[in-house]
Amino acid sequence: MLSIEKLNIHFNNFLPLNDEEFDAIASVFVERRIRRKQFLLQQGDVCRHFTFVITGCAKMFAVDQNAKAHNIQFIIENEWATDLSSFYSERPSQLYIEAVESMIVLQISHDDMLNLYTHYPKFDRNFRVIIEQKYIELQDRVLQNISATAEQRYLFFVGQFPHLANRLPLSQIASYLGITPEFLSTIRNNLVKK
Amino acid sequence: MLSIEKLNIHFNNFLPLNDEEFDAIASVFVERRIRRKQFLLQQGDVCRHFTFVITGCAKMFAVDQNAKAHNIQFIIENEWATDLSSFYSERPSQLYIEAVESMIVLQISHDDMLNLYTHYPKFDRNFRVIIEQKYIELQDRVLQNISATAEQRYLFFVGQFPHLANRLPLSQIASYLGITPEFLSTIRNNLVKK
DNA sequence: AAATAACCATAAGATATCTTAAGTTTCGTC
DNA sequence: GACGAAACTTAAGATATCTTATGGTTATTT
Repeated sequence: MLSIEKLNIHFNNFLPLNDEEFDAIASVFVERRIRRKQFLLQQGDVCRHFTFVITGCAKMFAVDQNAKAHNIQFIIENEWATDLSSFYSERPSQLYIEAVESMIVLQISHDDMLNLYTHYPKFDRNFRVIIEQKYIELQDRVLQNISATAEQRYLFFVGQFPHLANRLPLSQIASYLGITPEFLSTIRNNLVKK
Repeated sequence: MLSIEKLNIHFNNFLPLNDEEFDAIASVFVERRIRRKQFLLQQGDVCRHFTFVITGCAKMFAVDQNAKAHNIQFIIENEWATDLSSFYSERPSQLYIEAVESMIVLQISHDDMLNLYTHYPKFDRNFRVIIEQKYIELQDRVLQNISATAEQRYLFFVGQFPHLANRLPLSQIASYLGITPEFLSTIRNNLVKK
């Protein structure tokens, strides 16, 4: 299936696009192949694209003063990979987005995106709903972080993203959970014993 | 100033409303006064309103199996208080929203909100931008939670919300940070000594 | 297939944070 | 202004999590 058709199917979850709107996205989204360890965004660069993932997986992360990386989120098929803050402000990003598996993505430039919003109000609607759903997920993650133990957070992660739990190295999951890989290892060991 | 005018000014931060759109909100938003400790939403109830805060402050929190409350966010003047998940799904909420100071708010019902979206696309746009900004803030908070110590998170909170840090009891801030009030007390004590 | 690098497990000692408890201060209500 | 309730502080012992180190396993590259 063509990538642009997969994007169209994605929008069917919200307000489906008509022919004109489909043509509009078909003419501005560009397909790119990204190899493992390649960056979609690096700290200091302005995030100039909205990226839709067709296949593969990326991680978004920040690096602290001690050069330690912290995974903010994983982005997989049918999800959007963008640093909203940098994208809209057009200022340098504080974040990295890196492929943890080889990927096929569709990208739209900043200007084309604003044009879409202006000419086809449906995109305001669809992206409003998309980000509302992401907001709910993120709020749930915050609740976990302030209320649950590392073991509970790990179990929650595995329950929520069973596919991801297998595809990713443990160290990446540990970074996402906010714990050390060694501690995640002991947690898993304890779970087996139970 | 009339509450509805404050809401109109709020929208001026995004795409300002025209007369027709202003009349539309003026006819559907209802003002309510909420006393301290009164609930805007309780677990088990469906969240039936989108609430805009004119004055005062509320906390959104969840209660865990041990009956311990965890503050997910504070909501102050010019912010929106809603459980998006319950509001759109029309299913019982898992959350509470409670006034920590007496409040004046404007509320719009679920059906009126959907009508607004349908008849005036500008609201899709404006609420898309509003929630995108909230998403960025929340993502930053997640990064803090997975990468920073409790002391760093406290200092960040005070820097980000200096007004809130004074208005709220420490126990409420501790709950927001995901630590015990006793530990926050020692943290503050250590900071003074430094 | 060998060589190298990445990943995972385990454990000991260190640090951050929690729990419990008691005492003090501040706030809200009468 | 007095009283009871809520909020804050302090401290000791308990628990969760981190750091460092080491060895073994699995994946990637040559």
